Amino acid sequence: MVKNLDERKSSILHAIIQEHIITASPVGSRTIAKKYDLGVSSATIRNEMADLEELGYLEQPHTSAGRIPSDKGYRYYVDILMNNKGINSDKLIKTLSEITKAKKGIHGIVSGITTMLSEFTKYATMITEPEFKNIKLSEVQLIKVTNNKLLLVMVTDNGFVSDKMINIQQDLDKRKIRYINNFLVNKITDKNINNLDKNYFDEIEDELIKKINLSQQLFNIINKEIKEINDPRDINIYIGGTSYILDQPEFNDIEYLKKVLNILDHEDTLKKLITAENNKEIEVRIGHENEMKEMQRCSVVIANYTIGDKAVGKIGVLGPTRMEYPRVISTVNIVSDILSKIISEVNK
Amino acid sequence: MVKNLDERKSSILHAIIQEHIITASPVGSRTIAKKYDLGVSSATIRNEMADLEELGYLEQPHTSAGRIPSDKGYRYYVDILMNNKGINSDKLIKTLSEITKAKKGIHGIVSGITTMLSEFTKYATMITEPEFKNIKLSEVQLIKVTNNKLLLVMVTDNGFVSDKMINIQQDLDKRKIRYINNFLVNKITDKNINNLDKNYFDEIEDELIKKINLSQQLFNIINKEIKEINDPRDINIYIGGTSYILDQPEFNDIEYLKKVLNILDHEDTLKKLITAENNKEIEVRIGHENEMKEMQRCSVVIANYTIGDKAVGKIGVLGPTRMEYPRVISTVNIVSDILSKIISEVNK
DNA sequence: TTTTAGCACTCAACTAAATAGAGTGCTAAT
DNA sequence: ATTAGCACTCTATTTAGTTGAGTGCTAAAA
Repeated sequence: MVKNLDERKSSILHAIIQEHIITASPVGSRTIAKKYDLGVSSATIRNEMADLEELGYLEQPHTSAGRIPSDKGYRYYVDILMNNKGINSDKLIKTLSEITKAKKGIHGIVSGITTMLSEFTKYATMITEPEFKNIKLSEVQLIKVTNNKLLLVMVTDNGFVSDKMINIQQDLDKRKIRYINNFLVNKITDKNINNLDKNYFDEIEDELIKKINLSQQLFNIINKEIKEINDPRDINIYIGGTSYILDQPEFNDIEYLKKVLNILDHEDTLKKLITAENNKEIEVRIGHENEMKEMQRCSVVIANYTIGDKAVGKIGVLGPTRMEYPRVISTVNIVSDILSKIISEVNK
Repeated sequence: MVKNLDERKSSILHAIIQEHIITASPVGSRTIAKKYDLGVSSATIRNEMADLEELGYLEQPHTSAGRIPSDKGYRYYVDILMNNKGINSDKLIKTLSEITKAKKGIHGIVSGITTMLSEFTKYATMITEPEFKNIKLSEVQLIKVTNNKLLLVMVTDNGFVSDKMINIQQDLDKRKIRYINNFLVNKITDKNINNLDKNYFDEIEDELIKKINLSQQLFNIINKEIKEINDPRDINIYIGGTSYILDQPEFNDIEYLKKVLNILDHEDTLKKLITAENNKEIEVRIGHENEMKEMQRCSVVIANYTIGDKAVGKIGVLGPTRMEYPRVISTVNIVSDILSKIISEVNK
């Protein structure tokens, strides 16, 4: 779809975008002629700019202003022009490994990395907690805590631990609990969690009730708990660096700023924003490529982080379309790699 | 310290503050004379306003403007004048109980209530997760997951569950693990968690090593995990409704807005902001009563929520000093009551 | 003595006009 | 095909002028 531009147009477009990313203002032909050594005069650049505008790569806020890149222009920049040389990753990697050491648990790690990512990119960042699919239970333990309280602990084969306090009316002695526990281990571990549905529980419950006296309540709770292990709605999103948004002049418009912050405020819209295909390593959504119209003056860079080759979570950076793509993309790449490693490690 | 004002000054101050809370603009004597039926002319009000300014309850942005309340004025309003009649709490209570039913776990409940509180108050809100002090371990379980992985589950006497995957190099058979487990149950349950320090662990470890062969690693991890149960730094803070901040004209100044959002962005400053005495039911910090100077154009309403009579977490609402104190205070009161009940319930 | 009408004065906020300057598009020369 | 030159455009900034809400003070009335 995107036709390649000839070399001179490319250089000029490249120069305009780089200049605009720095200054956040419309860029004029004279600036390009002076600052970038393209070997042609401002008049020539002027003609080329008119062409680039006609082709849709540039826009003119008004007749007597310079040009700014269009979404199409940025897209061309990201896909073709952009210098993909990474940032200096040493410091980033060092800082990340420090966080990982200091924090405990998935919550701590993910929230720490979210903050760190925003401090490195200077944009708002979002990271979802890892989500596990097609998993099996590897361990089930029913522990008596008090006379009418049981603790149910379930461990998935990728190391996720779920625990739930259960209040029981029925008085279950330790022997009975052990019996139920063994029964559960046989029936629900090592099976794909998706198959452990209401029907299956009804079945095995009948089976158990034939053998020992038991109120229904317990199995309902276990069933519900397993559903929740499997429920993507419960995935937390961490968000960091919202105050960096204000550094960008495109958000000086308070009304617009409010719309954007409002999206970040609500889990549902935030999840929609950070949606991306699982099989892509990194996805850059520029301006109107975003579904939500409030986001169409923004760009989002989203990467998956993985366990093995399965995507388990998303890393996102949100900024104006005039974003420093090369820096953000390489940072996001590094962070998603490291997070993949960390989560895989925790999961071992 | 605060001397009571005579009745007329009180009414005038009351009227000015109410008017200012609505309009967000300086209030003039004529407005008060017309809108509030105080039975005196604007000239009299003018004289009284000059007095109130001299006494420090009002300020004048510039000579030819009306008056705005000072922090001292708001303080007088909150302590003495304010009509404390609550909001209509039915809808609030209903919504809260719905959240509680729909959400699982402390994370879900606290984050849901944070969002709800911001939607009811229309200000930014913060709620800390419950923090448990002076607790005992009521249950310890060491579960073999795979050959070189143990799951350590500890339950505190108030129902908090901690779990930790432990990678072990040493090969421990089930019997040994059961032995260690029993040993631990004897040594660390039913003891104040504060006493389970490094020294104590070194001691009991020596004792155990005399009986069975064991690498040090395991006890270090348990020790660390217990420290973390006890570590207030790990308490999460949930924050909601940041976009409501932009509704307030006092935050139209982008520079100031950035400072405030920056505080909300960082856990450390956020925790500092929401610090309040445990023994007070509700604390209102007006303008300069806030320690952080970036917050001195804001007010914060903070309540404790409790288990029994022990404060375990904070609920905070952040707005401009021109905050709708009566509405916020009564909402916060209700929410903290309900959250206390919910957390106590979860904890039973 | 207290209250109030009346009036001159103040000052931010708004409006309109003037000006500057960055940038374009076109033309004609190279 | 490129470029110097120039008229033209349009925003942004500055400046001056105007408005109006509100005050403080004074003198008369209650």
